[in-house]
Amino acid sequence: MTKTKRTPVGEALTDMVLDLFRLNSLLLTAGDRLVAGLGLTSARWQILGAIVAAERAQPVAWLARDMGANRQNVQRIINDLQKEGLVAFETNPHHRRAQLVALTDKGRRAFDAAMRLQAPWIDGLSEGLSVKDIQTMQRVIGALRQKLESNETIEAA
Amino acid sequence: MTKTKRTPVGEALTDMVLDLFRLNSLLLTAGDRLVAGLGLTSARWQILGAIVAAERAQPVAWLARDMGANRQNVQRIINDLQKEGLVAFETNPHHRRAQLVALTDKGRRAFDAAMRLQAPWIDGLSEGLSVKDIQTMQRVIGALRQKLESNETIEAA
DNA sequence: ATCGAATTGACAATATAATGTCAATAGAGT
DNA sequence: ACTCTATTGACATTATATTGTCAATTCGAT
Repeated sequence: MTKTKRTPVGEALTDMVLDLFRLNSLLLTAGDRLVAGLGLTSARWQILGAIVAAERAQPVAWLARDMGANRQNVQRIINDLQKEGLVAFETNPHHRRAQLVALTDKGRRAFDAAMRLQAPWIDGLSEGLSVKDIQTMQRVIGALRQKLESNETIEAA
Repeated sequence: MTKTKRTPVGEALTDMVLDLFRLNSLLLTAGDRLVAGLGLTSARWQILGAIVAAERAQPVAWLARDMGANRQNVQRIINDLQKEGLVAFETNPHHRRAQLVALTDKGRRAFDAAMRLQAPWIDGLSEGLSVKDIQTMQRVIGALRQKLESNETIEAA
């Protein structure tokens, strides 16, 4: 049959990961719906968030690395955002080609508006959950991320 | 600033979700690498899994619904899998057009091989984690899924 | 200064995913 | 039998994401 021997934790983790994929996709589509009216998508929102989180303007490639996303896709979306005036490029004193990406006022407003929509939505979603459980979950996620990020190239050989 | 009022649980959940996105993408790429040698991808693997889980042959649209994925994409991948002989279509006694999808021996072998690769990999990944924490996480995921799935169309109006 | 490795943006090519439309079909209700 | 509605597969179109290549540039080592 499909049974292969696994440790008990391995079993539990296997089951959990499958559920996690579903949750991830549900969250993304919910996010898309939430901010669609602002001309945003989950992907665009996430990139605006990365720019905000950075606090200092960064080149595209750095943002992409911070997000664990691929460079070219972030570049494409940021180019779109720039055409729509949500972000602007600033000249980089340290690098002639790698321009710095900064939020425009319009971009900041769009991001703030998204966060204002997010607040009641996430509050509703969190009803009935305990902070403690969520933090446990976050701790597990963190541990898994760390392992996966360090193993990065192990199987690639 | 970016601060908008949220409940404490809402705060925690917000942070957690961001980490979760990263973990999801790390798991997918790790999965791709893991089964690449078998001619599989994470997406193909997941679909084979859905077919196995169903136990009875089902039409494509049902599999897609079970997976929470969109119909056409599942159709495309299943067509690919069929061309490569991993799945086969069976005539559906109840519906002339909606053929049933079943694993071929080759498909079963590929899936089993994937699961054999998965076992040591997931065991390694789970080292140092507690079954209890993982189950807590799975419980939270389940609660969130349920909310998101029931709200499905609330914002869509 | 000069070399070489690494990073970057641009672009092309491809792969993957999503959306909309259509006719065929099936099943429920009458 | 008949009609109405929902589901299905097929197809076309568009959107999104990935991969590879290139020359320009930066930076570290020497």
